[in-house]
Amino acid sequence: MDIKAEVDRQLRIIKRGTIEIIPEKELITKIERSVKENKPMNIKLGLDPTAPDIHLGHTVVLQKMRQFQDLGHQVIIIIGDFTGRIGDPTGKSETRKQLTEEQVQANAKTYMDQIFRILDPEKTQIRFNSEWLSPLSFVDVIELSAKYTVARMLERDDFTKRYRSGQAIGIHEFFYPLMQGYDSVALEADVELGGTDQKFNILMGRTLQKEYGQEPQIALFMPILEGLDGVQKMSKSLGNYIGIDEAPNDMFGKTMSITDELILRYFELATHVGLDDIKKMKEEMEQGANPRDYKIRLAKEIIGMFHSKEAAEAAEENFKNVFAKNQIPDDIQEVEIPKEAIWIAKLLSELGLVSSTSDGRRMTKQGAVKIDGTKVTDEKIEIVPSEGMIVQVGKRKFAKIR
RNA sequence: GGAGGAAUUCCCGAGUUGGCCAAAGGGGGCAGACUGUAAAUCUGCUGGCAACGCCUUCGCAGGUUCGAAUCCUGCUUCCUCCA
Repeated sequence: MDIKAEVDRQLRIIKRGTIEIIPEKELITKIERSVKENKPMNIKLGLDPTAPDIHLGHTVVLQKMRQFQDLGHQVIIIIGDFTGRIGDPTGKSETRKQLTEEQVQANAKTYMDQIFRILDPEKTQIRFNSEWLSPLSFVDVIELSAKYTVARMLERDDFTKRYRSGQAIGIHEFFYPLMQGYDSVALEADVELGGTDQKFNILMGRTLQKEYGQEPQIALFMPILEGLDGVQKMSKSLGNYIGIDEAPNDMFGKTMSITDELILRYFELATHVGLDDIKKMKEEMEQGANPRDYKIRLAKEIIGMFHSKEAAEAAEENFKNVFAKNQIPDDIQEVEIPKEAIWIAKLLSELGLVSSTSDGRRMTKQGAVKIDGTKVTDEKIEIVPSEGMIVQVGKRKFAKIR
C-alpha cells in the first residue's frame, strides 16, 4: 500500500470542515505511524451529560467522529458522569449547578440512544470518566492540580471575565479542565475532538499528557453551529435547536425557519451533501434562485438522516399544505370535549391551544383564532363544539374536536 | 472571624420620601399586517379569573398601617470587601 497516498486521503477527509488542528504536523506523524503499523488512533470525544437531548449542533462533531470510525480508527466517547457533577464552566457567566448521580445516569442513557444514530455502535467504545476519576485519592488530586497554575487558569476567557466583573468562580470549577485533561491521560488519546469553545479544555489534555510523560494528543476543533436564530450557538437552553429525536414535521418547520444566510452553512456542517453540490447551490442562489427551495432540500436532507426518505417527503407535503396553501396539517391532535355551548376563551384553553382563558381572550381579540377556517374575533362569543370541528390559533396551533 | 450590599413578573432590569404598582424600559416569546417560509419592518399582546371588577404575585415567615415591592423583626440564599 502506498503509505503517503493513504495518509493524504485520511488527512483530506479529516480536514473537511475543521476549523483548526493543533498541531497539524503532529497529526500527520500520528496518521503515518497508524498506517505503517496498522494501529488505529484513539479518538476522544467528551460529552457532558447535562443536557440529554442531542441536537444538530452536536452532530457536527459526531459526524467527524463517524468519519474517523470509517477510516478505521478507534472512537472513544467519554460520558462525563464524574465531571458532569461539577458542571463545565465553559462559556458560562455563572457557576453551574451540579447534577446528582441519578440525573447523570439517566441523561447518559438517553445520550447513548441518540449517539448511535450517527456512530457505528460496533466500533464505538463508551467510557465513563468516573472510572478513573473516582479512585483518585486526595494526594493524586493535589499532584494533578500542582501541574497547572492559577494564573494560567485565569487566562481562560470565561474565567477572566467572571473574575474581572467580580462574579464567583468556585474552586471546583478549576478542576473541570484538569479532569477533562486527565481523561486524555487515562485513555492515552491521540486526538480529541470538540467545538472551538472547548479549546482550553482540550489543550489542557495536551499539557497534562506531557506532564505525565505521554505523547500529547492532537486537538481538532469543529465550528460551532449557529442556532435557528442565526446569531447564538445552537443550544437547548436557548431553544433554537433541532433535536435529532424530533418528529419529521417539527424538523421541517424548524429548518424552514432559519435565515437564508444559514442555509449553506447548515448544508456544509450538518449534512453529507458534497462540497461541490454546495458550491453549485451557492452559485444558483447568487443568480437569483429562490433560497426557499434550497431550504426545502436542506430540511429533507436532515430528516433523511435521522428518519427516512419517506418521512422527509411526507413532512414536505405537510408543510406545503399548512403554510403555503394555508391548509390543515395531517397530524392534527384530536381532543374530546363535551358538545355544549362554551365560551370561546374557555374552549381554546380546554383544547390546550392557549395557556389560559386570558390568553384565549387576547388571541381572539387579535384575530388569531379560526374555527373551521373562519376567523372569530368576538372574544365574548360562545361556541357549540361539534364533531370534527377544527379550531386554530395562529399559524401553527390546531386542534380537532372529537 | 469582621464589615457592607443584593434578592422584583420568562430573562435583564426600573421602582425602596408607604398609596397614582399587576409593577417603567429592554430582551425574548406570541399574534396581526407584509412575504418567498423566513428574516427585516410596522402594530398589538405578554399573572389569573365568565372579567371595565375581583383574586394572586415583587426570596421566605411574621409585624406595623386604613393601605406595603417599598417600613420593622427573624430566616434563607447570593455577592463584595477586610482578615
